[in-house]
Amino acid sequence: MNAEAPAPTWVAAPPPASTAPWELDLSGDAADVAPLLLGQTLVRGGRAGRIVEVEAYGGADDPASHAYRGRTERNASMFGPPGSLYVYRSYGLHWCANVVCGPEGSPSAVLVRALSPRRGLSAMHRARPRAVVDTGLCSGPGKLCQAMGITGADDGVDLLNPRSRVHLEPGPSVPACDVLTTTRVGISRAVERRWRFAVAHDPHVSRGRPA
DNA sequence: CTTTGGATCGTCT
DNA sequence: GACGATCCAAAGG
Repeated sequence: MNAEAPAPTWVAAPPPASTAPWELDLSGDAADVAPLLLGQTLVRGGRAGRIVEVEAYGGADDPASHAYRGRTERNASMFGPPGSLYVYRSYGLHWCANVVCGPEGSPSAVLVRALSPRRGLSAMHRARPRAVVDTGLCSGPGKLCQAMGITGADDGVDLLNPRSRVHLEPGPSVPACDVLTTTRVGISRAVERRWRFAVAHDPHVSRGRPA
């Protein structure tokens, strides 16, 4: 649909029947892990999209993080093992999805902010009647959850297990020269940290101030 | 094009 | 009792 990529570089190697994680190390700091998630595919049932925009959130060191003031009922899954899904409700009506990272017990996560829709486009459009064009389907954290059908019921699932209702699928990593680094959106503290990462020129990236 | 305000309610102070 | 890790429509230039 656009001058995207020179074709997938990863050989299709469907994970064995058992739980067979791949070699994506999510145990590092959120700011280091975040750009690595660009290019991976988020899957839920027949719907799937390539991650094109993310934001890193730390723990006690990050005033903008839900985990800044410690563990609560809401952020409990942020304290789980890397690769867990953390879903929370935003502004009382939207759902937002995160990939938990860092070693288990130390809360940090990467908010998935935008997807390039790949499979199940018709189902996404059905779930998001407001979106007239494909670029409006998953161009925002709340939008992509609505399009994918991700809700609080999915909180805590293991994204690295291909049998999970919601999971990650290996994709080609995005070369550093194609990664745009900026400040996070919608927060009021630690505004200066450039912890937002996006695939340059991708039309599915959400709207947000540059910097 | 940019800016503004309403919706809406769980979570934490 | 206040405030959001947002989205959308409507109004203004």
